Amino acid sequence: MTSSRTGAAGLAALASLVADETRAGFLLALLDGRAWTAGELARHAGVAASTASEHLGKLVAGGLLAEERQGRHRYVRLADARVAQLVEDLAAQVTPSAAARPRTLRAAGAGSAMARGRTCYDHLAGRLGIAVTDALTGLGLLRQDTGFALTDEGVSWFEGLGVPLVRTGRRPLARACLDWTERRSHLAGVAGAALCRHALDAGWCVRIGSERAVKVTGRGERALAELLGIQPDTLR
Amino acid sequence: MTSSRTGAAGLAALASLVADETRAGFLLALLDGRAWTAGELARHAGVAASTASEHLGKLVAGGLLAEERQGRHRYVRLADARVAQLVEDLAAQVTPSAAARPRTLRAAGAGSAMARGRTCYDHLAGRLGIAVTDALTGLGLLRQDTGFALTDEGVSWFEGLGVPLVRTGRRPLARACLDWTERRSHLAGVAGAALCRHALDAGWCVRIGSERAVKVTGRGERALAELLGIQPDTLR
DNA sequence: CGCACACTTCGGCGGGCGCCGAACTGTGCG
DNA sequence: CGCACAGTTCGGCGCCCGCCGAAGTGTGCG
Repeated sequence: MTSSRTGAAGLAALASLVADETRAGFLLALLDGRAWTAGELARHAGVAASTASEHLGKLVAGGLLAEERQGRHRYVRLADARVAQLVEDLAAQVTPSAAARPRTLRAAGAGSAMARGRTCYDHLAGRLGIAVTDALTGLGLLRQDTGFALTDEGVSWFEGLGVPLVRTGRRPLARACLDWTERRSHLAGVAGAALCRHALDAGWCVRIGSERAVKVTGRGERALAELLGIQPDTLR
Repeated sequence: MTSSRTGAAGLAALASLVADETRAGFLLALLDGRAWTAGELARHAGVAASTASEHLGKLVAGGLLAEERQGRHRYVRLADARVAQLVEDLAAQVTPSAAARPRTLRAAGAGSAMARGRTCYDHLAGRLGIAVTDALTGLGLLRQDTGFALTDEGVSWFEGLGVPLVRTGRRPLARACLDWTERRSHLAGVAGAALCRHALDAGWCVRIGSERAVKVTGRGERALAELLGIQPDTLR
């Protein structure tokens, strides 16, 4: 009983960090995988700098964020891929109900860039992420029927792309991440991150503004069609 | 911005449900996969019945719990496997730090039954869960090197056991679930649930008390040794 | 029926927490 | 230097929320 009590206290403490709208907004913003300054986050959330500072202190103390001080700036980012996954999972749990379709076309337009393509911390999501995942599966590079794992051919494919996959720590080579716009799993893990990095490096897609949305370039359309047989229409 | 705001509000609202120690205790208790009455949970958490009632109302309204009324009893259970996974993931995130080893031998003894073997909602965890997962992997029935998926031989093995695996909805056949005592992944998903159910049905293990802990029986030791080559010592 | 019991509703209390502005620290720049 | 600016600390305000006990509802049982 005592041990379950302390377990409950810890669980509640962790959830408390996310249970505030301002802090939740910070975490969602940081899902782009980059480091933000305290001031940027404060403006993004519409709170005073002092308020943001206190929130960041809690999130760092709670192990959800990592910080890096540079001069008079305090940069923060999600602590690691595991925290990012947790935030994604929580967000995915919410949106099914909050997925109430936007009423106005304007609002629909605002969300549709995110729906077309975005990053999930360090891998691709949205229609773009799903298209890539489906293509890999169709080509026999990824198995989804009995779990979620690359095939040996899949590992070779990444090597052929010039992006060898190296396991780091406990992170799996391939992992399923639930997509909150498509309601299906897309590729995460080491392979998902490697592919996303390569896509950005090679100019297959570029970030839009300061949000998580990405846009597929003409070069990207050609590369995805050639390498994975993805029809450009799929991505629009 | 507006859309990210509402996303943050939803995320915070979900986390708020878990951010209370009493409600967190309910969720952890319900991780045994069974239905509890409101009164049982109230006593378990040490709060008044009226307090528990209010908490249950929120958890049900938030979609985390499903309820079933029978006469004057209100039975609640976790809404589905997805919620169970979320709670497990959150709990796993906490315990690495809270894994501070218990000081007294008495406390160590209390926790060790859970560490030896327990259920995680509907599949096996603890040393028992890890041993089974490792054995399946060693026999080539489960692949963990490139993700987490059963092999074709693995699917056949379950059929041979008399437990055919049927996919229901989106739930994957095999999924990795992070074990908070062993700090490694064990088998979850349809296969994990089927194996756990079979283990309980066939008397390989029995539940201890009203908690999640399970104990491997003599019959279970023989079956696990014969079918998977698991040494009984591994489980003690 | 009428009692026992599980659960719910309500009012009220108290503590915790998020918010801000003002004052302070520390960094960069001219 | 001295100013501008990022971030922090602090005090105080107000609200939200979890808690309880008392009263109310509905079910089962003798």
